[in-house]
Amino acid sequence: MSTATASRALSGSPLISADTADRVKAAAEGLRYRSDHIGRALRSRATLSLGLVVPNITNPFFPALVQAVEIEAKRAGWSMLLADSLDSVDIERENLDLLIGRRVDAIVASPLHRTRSRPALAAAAEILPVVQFDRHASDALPYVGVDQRAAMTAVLEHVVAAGRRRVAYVGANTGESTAAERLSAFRRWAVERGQERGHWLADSTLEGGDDAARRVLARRPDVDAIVCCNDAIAVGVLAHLGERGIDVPGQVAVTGFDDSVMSLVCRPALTTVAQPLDAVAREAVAWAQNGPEAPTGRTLFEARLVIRRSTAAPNPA
Amino acid sequence: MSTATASRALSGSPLISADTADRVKAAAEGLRYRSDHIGRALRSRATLSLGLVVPNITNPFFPALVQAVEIEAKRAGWSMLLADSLDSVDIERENLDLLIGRRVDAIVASPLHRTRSRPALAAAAEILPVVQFDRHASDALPYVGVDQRAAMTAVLEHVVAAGRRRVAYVGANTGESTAAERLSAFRRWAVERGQERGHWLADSTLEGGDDAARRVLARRPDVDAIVCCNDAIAVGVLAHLGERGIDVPGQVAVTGFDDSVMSLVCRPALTTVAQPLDAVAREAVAWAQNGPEAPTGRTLFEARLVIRRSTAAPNPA
DNA sequence: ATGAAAGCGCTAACAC
DNA sequence: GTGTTAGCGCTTTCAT
Repeated sequence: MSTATASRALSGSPLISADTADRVKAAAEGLRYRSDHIGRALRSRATLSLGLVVPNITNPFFPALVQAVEIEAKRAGWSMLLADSLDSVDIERENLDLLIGRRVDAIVASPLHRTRSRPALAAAAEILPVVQFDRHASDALPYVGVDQRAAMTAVLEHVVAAGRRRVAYVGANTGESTAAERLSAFRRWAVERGQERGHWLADSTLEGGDDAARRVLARRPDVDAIVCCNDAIAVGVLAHLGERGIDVPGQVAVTGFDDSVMSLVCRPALTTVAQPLDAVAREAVAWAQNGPEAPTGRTLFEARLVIRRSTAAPNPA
Repeated sequence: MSTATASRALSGSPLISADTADRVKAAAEGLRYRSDHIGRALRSRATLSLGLVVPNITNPFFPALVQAVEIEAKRAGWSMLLADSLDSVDIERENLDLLIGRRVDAIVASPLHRTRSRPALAAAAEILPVVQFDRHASDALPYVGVDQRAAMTAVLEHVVAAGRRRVAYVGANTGESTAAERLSAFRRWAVERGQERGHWLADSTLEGGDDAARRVLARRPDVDAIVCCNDAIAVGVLAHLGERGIDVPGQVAVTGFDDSVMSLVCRPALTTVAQPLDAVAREAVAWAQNGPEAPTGRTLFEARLVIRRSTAAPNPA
């Protein structure tokens, strides 16, 4: 029997008799034959693998997303090569190059920086399908994520509905598209609501939040809500308020964003925003697999407000 | 010029004139030539890639380890295929199979279960080098991790040195080798110290810790220290004690393990154990790259006790 | 120092 | 429905 027949039998080609197919499969079983992925990839020009580029896997937002992408990729018979950019645009560029060199069939990337990541992403997209997820850097490439502006606006509306009137916003590095959009949502909302538009920027760390809280209080000692760009900052804010003896939520409400484990573990637990990671991952992988025909476009999902103790109604005092 | 000459020039073969080598490199540059990884892999029988199998990437202990492994792999010119077992031994077996099918050159795995993961791991090790890290399931395969028993003993000694006398231990699922070793360290220590040996088991979640704390208090209301197998459980214990109005560290000291972000964020911050992830990753990747000649053996690193507020000396009251 | 040719394992194209 | 053949891109003999 020829190798071609065997190949057809194992790949479930219709051009083969059921009998032969069965015999081949039985023999393959007996010999513990496993088709060689490399040979197949060389011949078929497809590696059935996906490159996933994340800004930094130790950012607690990403592990769940990585897991979701891997599950979706596997569902389609693809494997995932993970590349962590360690928050460096240079490493991100190297990662894209490396994945292209590895002949992945498509790349799903969360670009580090909304402008500085663009050239490398665009260069990669000349060679293979590139889908942006969570963050974006180029309007010319497909993007899958959640509607950051709507989510942040929902947080702000919630805080006001809970009786707060003097809201301060602490944003993160606006190089990240998500952070930029959340800040822009705050500013628009503040204008529409006739609220004070002042905002503060912080590193996305506990120390960054701690320091930002100090600056907020110095400038607006009467603040009754601090809305933060993400959970890490919010937890730092919480720590600072705790040290100063300021009660949360009694005197000041605090909110985070991302629904990371931190928001659940800190005291009081943080009101935050949860993203539909499975849906985002599924859509991103689907885009990637549609190959070069994938039209440019955005798919936005709706995030969900997770209300916890940190925004409970203030003490009557 | 023949393809052979070009290949030699680019791979830096000595059998070539400097002049030709330069011309080839210049031409390659101009044409943006990048050698095809698949063709090379087919010919050379090496994919320069490493499979990494983790129990569950959303377990906050693993992201930093994944990052460390990827950095080390990249340093050696290898890429990393990540496979997440979602805490299922069946998926873990599939993952090993899948990585073998992808022709990775070696696998680094943290086995889910100290006995049930063994068959699949052993089968994989027949085909390619397999290194266990953090957790282990087979004495016949190399292992790199930290000395769990020494670390847990250090925690216990620290708690006693801080003036605690009635220590309860809350362990995790002992299917994990690390959890089994930490529990065994506690039991040995309790015997040697003439301490009460009672211990409780819990799921490695906040709810698990909460429930375990309830059971501990029901049985030993006079407990003055609760030593936990990991941070997740410890944070749950902390939450339960908080609800009951029991002061930490005033009345009860609590400890975690893993130095995850949770241990830093919760209040009071948790005394915990930090592992030298970079060293573990470097060693694991080195074992993997030494290929089939790697002798069986264990490399144990020393963990570091991180002392925080949750084990401060008790109130004089 | 260079070229010619073979072949890694697979599948697509073509013949029958 | 099955066999034959070619060739994916590379490296490595072997010959010159």
